[in-house]
Amino acid sequence: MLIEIDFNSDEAIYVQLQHQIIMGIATEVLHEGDTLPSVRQLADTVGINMHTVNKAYSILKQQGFIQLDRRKGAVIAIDINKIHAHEELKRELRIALAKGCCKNISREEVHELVDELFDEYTFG
Amino acid sequence: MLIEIDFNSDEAIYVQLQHQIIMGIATEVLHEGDTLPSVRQLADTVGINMHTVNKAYSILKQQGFIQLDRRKGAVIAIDINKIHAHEELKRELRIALAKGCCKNISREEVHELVDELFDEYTFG
DNA sequence: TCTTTTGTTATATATAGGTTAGCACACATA
DNA sequence: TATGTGTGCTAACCTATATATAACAAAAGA
Repeated sequence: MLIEIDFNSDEAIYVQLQHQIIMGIATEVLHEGDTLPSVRQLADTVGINMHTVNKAYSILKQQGFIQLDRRKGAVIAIDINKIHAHEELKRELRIALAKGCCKNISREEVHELVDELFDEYTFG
Repeated sequence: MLIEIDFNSDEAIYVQLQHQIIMGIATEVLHEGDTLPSVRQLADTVGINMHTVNKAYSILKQQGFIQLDRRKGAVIAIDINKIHAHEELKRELRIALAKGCCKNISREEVHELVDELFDEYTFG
């Protein structure tokens, strides 16, 4: 899987890594059991420090998207804690939708947007 | 409008201020034309520095939620740039929904969540 | 066995962001 | 005139981010 970092972005590098890997899983470019490059390999190919990759991997592990194995490296392994995920999504949506609501974005427009985004993901 | 800051939160104080004011507008606690406390007043009542409040106000002004007037203070004045707001919402939703999608949260569940959140806002 | 690679941990350094403080200015209001 | 306003500036402090370098134990392969 191709990973690209925008060094001019205001998003931290380790956050960009997280997002791209999560998008890879959602769009089924990455499947359960697939392996990601080792922290050193990915750091080399992308041109960043090992610890930055390690930080991204550690958070993805803690969030239940991958498992880290000294033998196999980083393996996609989704641990589904639906209650927690639902609460987190609600928390993230609350302020985003409020902002849109202030800007006169209607409930229907948001529903269309959700459908449009879900169509980007191959499962769901 | 009552503003409360969680000093133990990992969210920056000026971000908490932004969010609470935006939520105030969305829930119609704050209306167009209402005035917010001056940077010094709000800083005093909340117990934070003037510049922290000023940073929150400046960003809210730049995002088109308030206008700053030396005479009247900070006034709720929503500048609706719907195209920009739509793009921003889409950008914010993309990663949040992808994360939920990986956790087996269905399209229907997201629609329900959107309705649930929109019901919190009195207009929309 | 020996070597290499793995994730992990530790320390040090440099840069950027967040928060506070104090000061100053131009303007508005009373 | 006196006070409060937004705004700008500098300085200090702490944390977060990213880098560099080094070392470790566990596992893999030769």
